[in-house]
Amino acid sequence: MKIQVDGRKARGEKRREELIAAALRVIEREGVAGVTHRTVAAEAGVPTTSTTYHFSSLDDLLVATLISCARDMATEVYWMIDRARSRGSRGAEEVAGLLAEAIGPSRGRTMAEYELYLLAARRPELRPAARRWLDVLTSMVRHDDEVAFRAFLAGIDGLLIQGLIDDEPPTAEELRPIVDYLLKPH
Amino acid sequence: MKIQVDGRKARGEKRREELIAAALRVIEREGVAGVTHRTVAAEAGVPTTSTTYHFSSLDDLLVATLISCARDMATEVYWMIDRARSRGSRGAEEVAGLLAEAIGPSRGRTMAEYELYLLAARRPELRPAARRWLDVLTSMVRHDDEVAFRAFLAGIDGLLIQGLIDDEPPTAEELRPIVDYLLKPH
DNA sequence: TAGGTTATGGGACGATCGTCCAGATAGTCC
DNA sequence: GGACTATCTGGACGATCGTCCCATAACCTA
Repeated sequence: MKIQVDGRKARGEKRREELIAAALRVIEREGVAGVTHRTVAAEAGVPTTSTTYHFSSLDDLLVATLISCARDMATEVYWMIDRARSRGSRGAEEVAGLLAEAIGPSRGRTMAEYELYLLAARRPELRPAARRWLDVLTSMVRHDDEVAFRAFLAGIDGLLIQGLIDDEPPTAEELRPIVDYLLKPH
Repeated sequence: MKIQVDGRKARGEKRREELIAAALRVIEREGVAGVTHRTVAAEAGVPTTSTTYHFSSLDDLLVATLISCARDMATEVYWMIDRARSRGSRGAEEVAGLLAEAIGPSRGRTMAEYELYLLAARRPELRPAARRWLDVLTSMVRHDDEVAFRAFLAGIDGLLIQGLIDDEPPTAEELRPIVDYLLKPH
């Protein structure tokens, strides 16, 4: 394992990440249907052929983008739990806040996440990436009641996706009692 | 309101419905990305221009198809509730069975339903159609505890979409305790 | 400095796309 | 039967697509 020193490769890797970031912006704005070599390149402000050089195919770019998006979301979940723990909280408030953020300011990113879900439904190789944030929650949270935990996880996904098709997305305050209900031991 | 007698219009309406059915099969097999005038026409065994005649645009065809699919699903939910009532059941078994069917044999249709969800997330005019089965449940079921009901609805959606990205989709027996948990008053 | 390697970018190719058009066909109404 | 209307269909147009090719520039190694 050698540390990255080659300036060419360094620039290349940087552009590759810029292309992924640009592709994510395109997905947030127009959905996966709007992702083409040209739209992504234009979004990144680079020539069209740049995307074909750094990704062996358009599908490669799409998959890399969605996986990157999922990783970021899993990281957020990780820190949310960490934050809840440091406060000694049971997490309901943190979860409700994260949900409100996901269907509000980060709405585009959340839609991208569910585009990944749908892609993963048809392509098994994408499923580990799609389940990533679920795995993070599962591994970090102690759950003695398996059924209650499964219900909680399902509830989170349902609140998110239903929040995306609501005309007026619920706020953290409105979500709070439902999350509380899902977390309450019974 | 006049009864349909014109043979031409009758044939036209029939073909229109055949095109919607063909489009749904294409969506089930390849997703919305696979829907083009030509693929749908080929699936229906009609010339390409037939789709452009009966639908003012490809988007029209796509929307009509997804709305039709959502209506069918809402109807299924309706009869599920009716079935549960006639048995005097609280519905857990019926719900679990419907979920298992949705992520098993009717997997393609369920994926189509969530493609509609994603489209509706970006286009408000599609949201009523996407929420249709939610509305059926809401209007038919008596729910004294609003929070519990919201949690139940979210749980259903979560179980469905997570079932789509499971490597081995859960069976009705495995879903049953979770549905039970979500329905249990507490 | 010479030679090899990697990234960049302009241009082009064939394929496929949505949509339109004009003629043909079939059903309706007087 | 003739005028009218709705449906059907083959063919075509321009636009856009993914991808490839090749010359150039930047960088590293020896």
